[in-house]
Amino acid sequence: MAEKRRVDRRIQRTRALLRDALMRLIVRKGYDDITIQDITDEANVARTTFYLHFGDKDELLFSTMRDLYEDLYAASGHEKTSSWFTDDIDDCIADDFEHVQDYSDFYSIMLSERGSAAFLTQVRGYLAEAIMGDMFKVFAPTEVEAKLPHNMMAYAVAGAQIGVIKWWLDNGMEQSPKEVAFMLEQLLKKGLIWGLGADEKS
Amino acid sequence: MAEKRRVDRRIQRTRALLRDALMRLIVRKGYDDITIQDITDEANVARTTFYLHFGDKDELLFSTMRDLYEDLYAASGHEKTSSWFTDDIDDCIADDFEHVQDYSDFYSIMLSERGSAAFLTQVRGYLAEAIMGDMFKVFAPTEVEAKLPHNMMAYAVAGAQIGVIKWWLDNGMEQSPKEVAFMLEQLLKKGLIWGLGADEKS
DNA sequence: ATTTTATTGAACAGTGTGTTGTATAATGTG
DNA sequence: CACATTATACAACACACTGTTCAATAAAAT
Repeated sequence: MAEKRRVDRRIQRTRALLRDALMRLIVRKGYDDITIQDITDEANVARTTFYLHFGDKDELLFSTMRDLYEDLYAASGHEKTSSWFTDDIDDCIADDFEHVQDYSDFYSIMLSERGSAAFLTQVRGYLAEAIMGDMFKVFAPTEVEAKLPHNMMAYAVAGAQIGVIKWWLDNGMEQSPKEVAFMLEQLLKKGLIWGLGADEKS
Repeated sequence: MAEKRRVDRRIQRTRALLRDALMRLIVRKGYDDITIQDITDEANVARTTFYLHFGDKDELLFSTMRDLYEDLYAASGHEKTSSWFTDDIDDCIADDFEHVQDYSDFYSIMLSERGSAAFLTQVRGYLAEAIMGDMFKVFAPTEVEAKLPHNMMAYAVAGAQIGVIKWWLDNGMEQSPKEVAFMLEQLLKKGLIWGLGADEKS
């Protein structure tokens, strides 16, 4: 372990300041309206310093997203056994919704008209990839039987999940993460199983 | 009919020029990178003139979207009988996919990281509303039996549809509009019928 | 303790913004 | 057709943000 050379403390500190400043500003005024001046002012950092670390606002956003999803991945744990295709499916998705709940201010803006297209595209891609992984984990050798392309189903499910997150956030998050996860699962599972050709086995 | 007072030809012409310029520029360089200067240059219109009609880039985009969806609505026709909950469901959705095909250059960019968050949010909202309309049209008085909130299902379906459009565009549109529509239908219909509590009737 | 390097603050030209005022030209109307 | 209306063009403006350079300073690594 610890193969990477340790990163200068000043770098870590500056990047963290910029990341936190960005997230505060997103909630306060939406992504588009944020200038690099805003970020460096909010972070109490010289504007020149920003350019030592990131080329533009989007680069900082992507870096921020990586931090955020390392968090999520660490929390939900490597030893995750649940997935879209096991009986405890809702445990798996519930982790996602809990994460959204933790950062609900952030996601409320980022999934609104004041958010970022790049962000949405990245998130959809992440989700779709994860869902594809689940599909192959469970039905690895059964590709031939599938009635719909794995890719297509993954994007549909990812889109649906984002749609439900949007609905949940816009309607006061009246359900618990587990409940929304269960609702999403109920709506999609039958179609998914069919699409995978898994209803004909077992 | 013809109740509205006719709009000055110059206004119609200018707005059309700006709209077309915007759509060309979106394909050429993505939404974010477009400046108002770009638009007016491309449209051969004075920059001051832009501000006579729109407050900012987003206003022009929204106006452009209205034009676009008037088009779609006119094409698919008022007398549309098919919907998400009739047997010819795929006719209904196929219209959407045909529209996407007609403007595939435009949508390829707008649904990518070079698109616009406001656009995506609007489209999802439109779709969800239309889907809700379909649900109430067919199962008007059965709200009580529904196992999932209509709102929630509408947003899930809208998200899934956008996800599939994204997948379709990114993978060379190898299927016909009707085929993709049918695929999406197959994936979602069972869950939807169940969610509406409609599987217990009939 | 010394070297290395991240940060600062000032300055710079370049670009886009949103607005104002006057002149011009196209349009609608009687 | 002639007239009044009004949309557009053009130039000029102050303002804000950008992205870069440079010398000076401060902090970290070793």
